[in-house]
Amino acid sequence: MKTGNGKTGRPISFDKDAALEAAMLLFWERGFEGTCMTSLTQAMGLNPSSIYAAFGDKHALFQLAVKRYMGTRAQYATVALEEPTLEKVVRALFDNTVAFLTTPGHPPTCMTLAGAMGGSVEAAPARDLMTEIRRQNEVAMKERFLQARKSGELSKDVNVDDYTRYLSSILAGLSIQSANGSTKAELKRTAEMALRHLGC
Amino acid sequence: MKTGNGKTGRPISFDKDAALEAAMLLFWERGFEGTCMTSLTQAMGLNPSSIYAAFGDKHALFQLAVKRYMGTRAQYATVALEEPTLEKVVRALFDNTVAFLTTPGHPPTCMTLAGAMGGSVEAAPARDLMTEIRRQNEVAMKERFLQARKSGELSKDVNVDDYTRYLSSILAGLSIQSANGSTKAELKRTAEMALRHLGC
DNA sequence: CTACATCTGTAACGTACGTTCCGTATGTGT
DNA sequence: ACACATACGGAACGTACGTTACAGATGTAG
Repeated sequence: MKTGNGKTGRPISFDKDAALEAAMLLFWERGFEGTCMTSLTQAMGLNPSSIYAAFGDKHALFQLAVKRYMGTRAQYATVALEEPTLEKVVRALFDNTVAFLTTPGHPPTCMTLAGAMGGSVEAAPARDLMTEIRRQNEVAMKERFLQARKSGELSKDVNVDDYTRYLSSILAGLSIQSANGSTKAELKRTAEMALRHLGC
Repeated sequence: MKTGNGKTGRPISFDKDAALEAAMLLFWERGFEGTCMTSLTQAMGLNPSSIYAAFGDKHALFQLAVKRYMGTRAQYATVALEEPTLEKVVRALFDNTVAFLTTPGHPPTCMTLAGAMGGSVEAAPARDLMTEIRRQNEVAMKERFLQARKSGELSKDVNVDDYTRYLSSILAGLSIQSANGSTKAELKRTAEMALRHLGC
């Protein structure tokens, strides 16, 4: 359970980051319940004992994989919110999302959607984690929009909660479109139509 | 495998429709892979042999459950497309979707989204079926919009494929919102904001 | 009433799951 | 060099999965 403190004993013989990356990609593709430990051992190139010693059980490994996903691949959303103006923020949200969804080398949809919608009671913790992350993403968007409201970029007539949910919906919808097999060009045109209707 | 022709032998002793309805609700909530046969036997009130004799294996049962879902609960979409004018069609799509998602007695999201995103290779047929249904829904929408284009209700400047994907995205996004735990009032306001931006 | 066809209930099948055990290998501290 | 601490590799664990086998129940046809 507790991996070594690095002071004594035999040191780890594998790249922990690379192993976690492999686990993340597999969870991303198949979701928590669709990914079995046997597949993980193969993808990570490790024996079960090494995985359990380094990362804990399947639930803990999933959490770590999701954390890694949020800290790396999913940063496009955080980055978009740092744009200086509201219009640039919204444009970046759509552009980055389309770029993200169509990046080769990983599944064509959000891990938070493919990872655990539905599932048995055993998978409930994973599903709840995905839901919480989706809600946290909305909170981050809302805070940026509140800032735009204060700076006068977003009209006071607009309900910020509604605006946030609306944008979040379209972005989630793009991810579903991508999962359906839409091409990069199609996603781009869909995003452009959304931007046009948003007045950007 | 093949259930009786009704002429001879012991007749079935249960309500086939009610059993399939129970199976559909369970698949809807937990997805294909998250639903085990043991849970199905309990929810349907049947023994394994009765299920296999009446509906076939798990994959076949899932297909029948999805078919039932499309023919009953998911009819709100088909109905919306039958509205006389484009504006009424679009309004009905959003209103019916919100009403559907917030109807008590079933999970707060689309079966086609919760049923099988991701999953192991074993669940691939179920996932492909869900994807195909989502695409068929878009085809039905597109045909209705093409009709509106011919009647002059939809500007010829609008690319019908893009318009369809855009609306489909927002509607899918609403389903994700609902899965996130949004209330009926919140979904309504989100839908209204979408309609406003669409110029309806 | 008898022969036959089908459904029902239970137990069992083989497999795959997540997880743990344990003998061995490989490092550090003295 | 030696004791110790940890990691590795692989086999094994108990459980749950989807599915099937089979004996008994219950109907229809003649």
